[in-house]
Amino acid sequence: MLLPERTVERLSEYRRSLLQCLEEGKTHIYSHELAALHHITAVQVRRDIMFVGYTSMQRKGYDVKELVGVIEDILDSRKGLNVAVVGVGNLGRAITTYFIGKRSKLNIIATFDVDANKIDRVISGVKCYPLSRLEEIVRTKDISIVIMTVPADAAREVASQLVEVGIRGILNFTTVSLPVTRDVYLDEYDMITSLEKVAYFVKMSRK
Amino acid sequence: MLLPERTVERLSEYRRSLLQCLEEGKTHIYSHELAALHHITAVQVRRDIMFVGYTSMQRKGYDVKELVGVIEDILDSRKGLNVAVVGVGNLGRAITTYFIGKRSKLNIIATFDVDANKIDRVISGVKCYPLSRLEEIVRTKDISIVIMTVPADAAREVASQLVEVGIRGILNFTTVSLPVTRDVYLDEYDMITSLEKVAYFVKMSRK
DNA sequence: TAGATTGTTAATCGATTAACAATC
DNA sequence: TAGATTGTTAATCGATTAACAATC
Repeated sequence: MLLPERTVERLSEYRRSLLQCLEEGKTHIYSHELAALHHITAVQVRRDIMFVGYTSMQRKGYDVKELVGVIEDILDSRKGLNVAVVGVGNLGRAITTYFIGKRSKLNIIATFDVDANKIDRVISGVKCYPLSRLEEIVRTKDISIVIMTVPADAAREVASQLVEVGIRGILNFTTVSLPVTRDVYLDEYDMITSLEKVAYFVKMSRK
Repeated sequence: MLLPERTVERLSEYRRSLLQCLEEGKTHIYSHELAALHHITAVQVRRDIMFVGYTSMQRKGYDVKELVGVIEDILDSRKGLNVAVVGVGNLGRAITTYFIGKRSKLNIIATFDVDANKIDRVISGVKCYPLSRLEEIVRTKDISIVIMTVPADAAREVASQLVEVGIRGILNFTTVSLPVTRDVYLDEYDMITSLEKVAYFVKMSRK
């Protein structure tokens, strides 16, 4: 009933490619074409599409518009979900601006910080609130997801506040692994670790 | 001989926690303590440490300083590696500033862009060069790793240039999957996909 | 010693890939 | 039809977890 994580990720990526295809007037696409765009195998694409329960016009490839439709049914919520960015440093600001430019069913509608200079400032059309008003704003604005970009030493404390006020999903960009209860979905991304991993494999391939 | 990817990632994370321990004057640490900091199991920690070939003083936990040492031997290169950021938009600037503040064996020493207004500007002490001088700068400054933050429609073109001039590792933040030859190590991170994944699991858990 | 901890092999789990019958 | 493509089961691969003997 719940799709595998990797499949969910790829569906998100397929959708973007498919929307691009639509813009270019391409109405059908073969599994091997979609695979090539993402540098994976055609089998993987077909398996993912099997999971979503869509079947193609055999032999003519997948109907791009229909496929986008079924992916939307799976990934999107009817009314969309509201998102907040907590921690308005360089990274928080950049990420806010970045997301605002992009997809629509996930609406960044607030940011939070503790710095008095940032409160009430507007970034890419999104207002910054004091962290002390977290509970109130989350409730009144029906925010369910948070993107965390606070400094490492504040991460654990802020995370427990987020759980307390009922946040359901966290995308964590801090360098600290967060302790959250099991009913909160957590995705952690550590760019320093990613860069160190690249460096390791570069170093090892030099031989 | 080559460590598993996930182990490399965790070693990078362990190191950060261990350095923190050192600052706090903690000289030894048990596998279950390190595990708790990262919300994984003690077995996993021990298995990772087995991979690096370090053995503890039995019963007293791991010597923090020694363990940091062996992790450094594995992850770091003697002289460090030089890194460039290609694409100086909001995200590129924020990431540059973010990294500059952090670890030292990976030196961000140049940024590149095509926008004439950005050329010769200095961000967090790092100068911006025109993309047309890529080959020259990569050679003279011995750059082996690139962080890519260019717009999606430029991504493939820029990637092939990077491969041509001999870049060995790419951390790709664009929304486009890059075609690279097999001797270039590629790590792709798509924050929109990450956020959509969080949204999917939040949506599904509401039931 | 008894209890706690480590190091390591075997079992399990999740995800990818191979194989192939069915379809147009 | 023959060739290309899809949908799906079985096999493989990589990573995690369970089990447990060895150590202090």
